[in-house]
Amino acid sequence: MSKQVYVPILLKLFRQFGYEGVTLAKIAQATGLGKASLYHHFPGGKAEMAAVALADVNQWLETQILPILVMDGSRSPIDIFQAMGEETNRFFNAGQNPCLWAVLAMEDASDLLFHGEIQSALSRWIGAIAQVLVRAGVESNLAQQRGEDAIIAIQGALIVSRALRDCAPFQRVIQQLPQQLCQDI
Amino acid sequence: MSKQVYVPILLKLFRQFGYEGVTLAKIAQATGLGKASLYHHFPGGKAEMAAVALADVNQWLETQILPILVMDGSRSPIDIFQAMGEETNRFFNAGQNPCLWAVLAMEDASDLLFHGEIQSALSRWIGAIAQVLVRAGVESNLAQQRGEDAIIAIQGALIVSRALRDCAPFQRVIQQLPQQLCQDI
DNA sequence: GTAACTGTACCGATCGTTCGGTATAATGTC
DNA sequence: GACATTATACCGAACGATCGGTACAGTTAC
Repeated sequence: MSKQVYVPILLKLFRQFGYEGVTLAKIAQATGLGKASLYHHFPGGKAEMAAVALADVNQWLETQILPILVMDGSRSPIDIFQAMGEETNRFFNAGQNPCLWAVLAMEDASDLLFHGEIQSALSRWIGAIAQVLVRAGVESNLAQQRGEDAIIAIQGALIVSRALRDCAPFQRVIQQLPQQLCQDI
Repeated sequence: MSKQVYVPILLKLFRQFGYEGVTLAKIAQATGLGKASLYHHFPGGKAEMAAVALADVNQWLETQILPILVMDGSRSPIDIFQAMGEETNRFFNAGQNPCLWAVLAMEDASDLLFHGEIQSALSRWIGAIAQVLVRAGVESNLAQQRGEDAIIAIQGALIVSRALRDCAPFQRVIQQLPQQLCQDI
């Protein structure tokens, strides 16, 4: 079977348990593959498996989120951010899925391996949001701040929703995001 | 030596590496104790060591944060929230320290052990913020929302600052928190 | 036939934990 | 004061289990 099939399974495992929390035994059970098969598909071992999961998230950003934002044209900023919110809500399963970036960034061990990718992914997202606002006439520094605030709100809402066992905070943050970003323009 | 001495060390380790990421070897090295000696002070093993670290954070909330908020008197809400921000900034070392609540809530394993404590701690903080706003005349539901937003902003800023390797977002969030909470009152 | 794939058995290392025991200081007994 | 007893603090060594990873002989698919 193509190794692509296993990427969503790996993603689910790593964002649920973190890098250190995922064991090859768990991966073997979740994929139905033996350890030998896992090493056939992913010669780099656990690190490579986490890397493809992370790459999958980064590809989601590149293909599903950034096009919404950089797509110039007739859409109003508020529409753009609403579309971004809907896709984000879908991706995080209404706030029930942890964010792999956050999970990996929290762990000091995996952090060393992946922090560059995580850093650049977040920067790109923030920058793309800021770009929309700049196009709408917002001053550059303020636009960058609001981009940061948006990602901060998303990440914080994921944590609070998880800790409180209640997705309502995430839902509300996503819903209020467009107005928040577009205030005074 | 009194077992109290080891609590800050345990807190530092668990918030840095998470529950699964902390090993008894690391604890032994950080405390200078042998592994066997750790079981003298903490018969419950690793789970008890994490529990005392978590209890220390909860005690910080009870003794350093909640008194600022529930202390009725002459202080204006904006002063109260600024004092809360300063203490929060100090506790998280200007955004360089991860939040133990977030770290433990992220991990599925430790989550089962500690989620009740984490949930109630966050609820108490949110509720105390809301209470300040209600006393200042804010409608109850809106006050609760803003309390949630404050904790969301703090948690999100900690993650983004960590992922970007730059404490500026956390600094800015803490600084803007009082105005944000007190808008329109 | 050959190349892709997998099951089994294994490796050294490390995991959390426990055992048996040693200092040291406080406490009780006469 | 002298001696036995107890409590506290600590440690080296080892436990069974599991960790990530490997070697290799099949087995499958074309």
